[in-house]
Amino acid sequence: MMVESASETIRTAPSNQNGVSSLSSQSDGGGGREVDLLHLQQQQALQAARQFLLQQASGLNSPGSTEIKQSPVQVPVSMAMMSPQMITPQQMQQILSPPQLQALLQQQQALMLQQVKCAHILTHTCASQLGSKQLAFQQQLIQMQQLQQQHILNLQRQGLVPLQPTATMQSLQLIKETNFIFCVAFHSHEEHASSHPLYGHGECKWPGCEALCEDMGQFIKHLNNEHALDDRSTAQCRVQMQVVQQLEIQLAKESERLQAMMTHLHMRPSEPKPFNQPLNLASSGSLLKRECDAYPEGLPHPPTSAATPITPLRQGPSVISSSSLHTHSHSHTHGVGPIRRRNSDKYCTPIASELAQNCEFYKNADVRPPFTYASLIRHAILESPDRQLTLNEIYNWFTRKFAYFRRNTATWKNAVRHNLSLHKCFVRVENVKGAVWTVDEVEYQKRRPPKMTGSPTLVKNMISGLGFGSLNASYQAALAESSLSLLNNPHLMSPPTAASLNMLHVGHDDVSSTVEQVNSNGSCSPTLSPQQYSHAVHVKEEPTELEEDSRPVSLLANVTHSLPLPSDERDLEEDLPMEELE
DNA sequence: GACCCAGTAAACAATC
DNA sequence: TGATTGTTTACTGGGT
Repeated sequence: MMVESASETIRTAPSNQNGVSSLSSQSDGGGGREVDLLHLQQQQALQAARQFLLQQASGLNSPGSTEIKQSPVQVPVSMAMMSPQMITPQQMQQILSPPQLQALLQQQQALMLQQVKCAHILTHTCASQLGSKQLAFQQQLIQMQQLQQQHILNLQRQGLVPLQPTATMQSLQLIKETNFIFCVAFHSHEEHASSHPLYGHGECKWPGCEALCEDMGQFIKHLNNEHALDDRSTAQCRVQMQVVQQLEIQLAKESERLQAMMTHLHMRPSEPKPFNQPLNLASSGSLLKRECDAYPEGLPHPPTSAATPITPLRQGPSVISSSSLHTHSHSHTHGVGPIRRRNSDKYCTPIASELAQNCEFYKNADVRPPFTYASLIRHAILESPDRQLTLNEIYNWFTRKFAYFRRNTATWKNAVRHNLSLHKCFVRVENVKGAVWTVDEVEYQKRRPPKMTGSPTLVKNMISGLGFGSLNASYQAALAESSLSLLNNPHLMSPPTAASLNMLHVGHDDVSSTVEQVNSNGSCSPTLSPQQYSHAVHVKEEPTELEEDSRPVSLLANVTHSLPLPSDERDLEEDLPMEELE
């Protein structure tokens, strides 16, 4: 936009024919590239200015002056970019006729405005990524612009050019803003001086380079030597811009498609579309919750997180969202792809909150839930009043909760059975009604990676891994609020019993961990634990476990529910009442 | 590339 | 006898 208009201005310059300006117009990111291009433009403009001055000095000014007066555009734009450090006002007055001077200065002002705006945008978007060299250059650019501004003001004071208060003030204001932003960005850059977007894992990330650099100093040296401003680098930069542009076009298309898909899934065909605006997680979490709750029964609504990618912002896509609508490539036979992958399962999916917020959506839309079978089974079992289900009841839960599981029954039922047998955390218990399945929470926790205990870095990484890094503060606050509200709600929380402690025990990644003590009525479940059905006859044989613990697994489960936990583990719990699922 | 984990498919046995 | 349940193995693919 600004950049483009600036480049349009530059296009009027007769000397600008190497496509640099068009490059500039294409760019919208990558501060380093932009600065390099500006540098190119500047050098080019200065070169043209020198030629122009030579022409003027060689006596061409008198016949051509009328043309220049009639068409200010014919004043080379490069002239407008000339640094006052190079040409004094007195020299200008000697060289140019007053109309030429006036036209030149007007153009200079306009261009400067564009430049300042451009620099303004660049500092906004890319300053933190700029290398120190580029930052220095940009500062020089702004300095130069300030001098230009001063120069214009001098000329105006001398009555050489008419005053243009609006443009002048605008320029000054922008200069001020840019300087401020620059200062912030510069300091920010200093803080992150140890990193560079073109440097990672000990090698140069310049396209096609991959040169090994032991440290940042070596990399900087390499960068300056191998990727200095030359034709090759410029060409590579241009290619990269094309790549980025293509990706952005692709992203826009995909986002549009996603929006259309979501819009389609949100509503009944016969109804007017209530979701003509993409949901945005920039809205508060509580709002999202209200939106979820506000959906009429039977009317599917999208996963709140799934709406995230719709926004064209550069937010990190929500893991949940991407996986929610993700059909796996290796679902080769029956179209039943893996629900989700390990990472998202173990770190990223608060299943209870996701289900709570999107229950209607999953119930009605044929969208694969972004959870593993194990977590779903566990959730189903823990959601039940007795925290035990027969296989058939688990099946029913799947089909009841997810439209997706109303087809390909053989496949996913086999997977359910497979998971029940495979994972030690699922304990088969035979009671008078027959065999039921329960969850051994200890085993379930075992199969998870180390929790966020101790290391703040780890905690931070985990949170960012949750995709919450892409959420705004209000949403995170709302999540925290929902947790607190549950923990503080006497109706939802029992006194610190073993059960309630267990609520604090669970990993953050799967909020269903927190619901096992809360029955479907939304209150803390007074029901018996699986081990309280202690008349279990059959326990799944687990020789290895017995070797480890010398105790039956099923008897181990509830005993350890009351184990004390590091406080750190409790901090990140996300607790949602079970009623949200209904 | 090794390893782990999750999903899928399938064979098989036990049980209903 | 067929369906269901439960176990196990093998394979594939993604992620680390």
